[in-house]
Amino acid sequence: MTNPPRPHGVRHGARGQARREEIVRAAMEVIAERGYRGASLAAVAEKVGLTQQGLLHYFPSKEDLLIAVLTMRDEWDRGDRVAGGDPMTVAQTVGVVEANAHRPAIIRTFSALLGESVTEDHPAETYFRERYRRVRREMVATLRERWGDRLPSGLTPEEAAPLAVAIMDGLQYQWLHDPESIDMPASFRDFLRLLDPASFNDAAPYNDPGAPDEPGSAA
Amino acid sequence: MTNPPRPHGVRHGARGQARREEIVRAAMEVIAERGYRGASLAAVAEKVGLTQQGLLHYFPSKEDLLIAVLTMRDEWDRGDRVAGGDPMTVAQTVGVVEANAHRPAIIRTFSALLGESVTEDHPAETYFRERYRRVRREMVATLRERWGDRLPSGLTPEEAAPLAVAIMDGLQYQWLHDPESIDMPASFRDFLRLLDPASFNDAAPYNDPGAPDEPGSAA
DNA sequence: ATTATCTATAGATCTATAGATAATGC
DNA sequence: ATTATCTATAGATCTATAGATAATGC
Repeated sequence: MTNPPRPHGVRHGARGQARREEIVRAAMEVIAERGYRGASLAAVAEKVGLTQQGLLHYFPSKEDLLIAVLTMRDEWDRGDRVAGGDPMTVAQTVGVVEANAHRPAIIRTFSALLGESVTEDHPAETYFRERYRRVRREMVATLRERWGDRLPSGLTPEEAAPLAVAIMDGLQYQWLHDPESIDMPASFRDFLRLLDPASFNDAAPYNDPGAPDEPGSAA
Repeated sequence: MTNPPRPHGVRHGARGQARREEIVRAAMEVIAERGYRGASLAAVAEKVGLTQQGLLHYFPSKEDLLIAVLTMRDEWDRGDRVAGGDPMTVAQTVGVVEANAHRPAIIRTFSALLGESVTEDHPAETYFRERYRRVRREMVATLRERWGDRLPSGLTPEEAAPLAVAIMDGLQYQWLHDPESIDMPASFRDFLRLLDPASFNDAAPYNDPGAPDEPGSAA
């Protein structure tokens, strides 16, 4: 196993790496509960059985801890995509939404961060701007791979991509506030019906009809 | 002029009412800058030339001030709707999005609050859950009024309403982070093209084609 | 030596209460 | 009398620094 890069100047062995990861997970929980500004290092420390000062040994400042949280999300994102660097298929985006519907805590963490990040000088501001650019770009590739330069509904992939991204974020807020009223995966599939109405004359589950075979995959 | 109801037990004359409104606007600015949890009463007070303790004369607690902010938004919402209680037309929803694109500070305030409100025991939690229910209900009425029980794309108004609401919220976050990259009204019109593809074979501005005559206006 | 963790503490905030004083309105 | 505003201050936090001590790893 090659050593992962060690940020922050402080060196940590395998033991320390595990501890760091434990701390990052605790931080995500506390952020889900109180947001980033509302999250105290003491609360995070308590979750992992450390004092606040003990925690600062691993992350020398609160912002360093936030950066680690965002970095962890980037790593998950990469995991979601096919290793080869191909864009996700449309069916895989549905899979992401379905997975999200089973991880409310994670969704809460990043929905809280997204909201805070529009305020002044928020340390996640740049992160979200760049993440959105990347996610829209990937969504364009996903849509173009599936439908070409013009979706059945008449939109271009460039027009539809910000809508698809907006739908995912927006549904999350409605769902977090009222899980009984909102079925995120079903609504996301409804949105896909809008992109390609002909393929869905009834509410059949989305399974990439007429798409080329998968895993080995793609046209 | 009938006296508006005076909440919070503390009485205020016309002079005091104006001061209260000034404070609420300052609070919205500070929330846009720092979120609710990050907003200090001292920062709000400074904007209106008061001490923090002077401000507490008008709003006896920070939460009371937040409630006033949310109440003000409810009043704007009511202003957006036609007096008669009819649902908004589709064209009017486009108008709301266009107006929003000119008030980034307000959008920032409520996007920050929405994000924070998914965290534990946030004082705006109930507000947003109920607001969403109402907004979805109104959107259903808007869509049904325009297209009946089945939209051209095949969705029911009940299926499309949460999507329309999600689009508005989601676009706001992308736009706040990257106004150069996102044209909110244009994207919202793109979404309407999805709801009724036949009406939009090119990217003409949305003007409710074929809609029944409207109150004062527009065929 | 390095890593992991603790106690002590400085220095900033923050909300809210208590109580004084000045100005306004019947 | 009521309203508007201030000074003083209690009581909680919070982040981060300093420096000690114990445990690990070469």
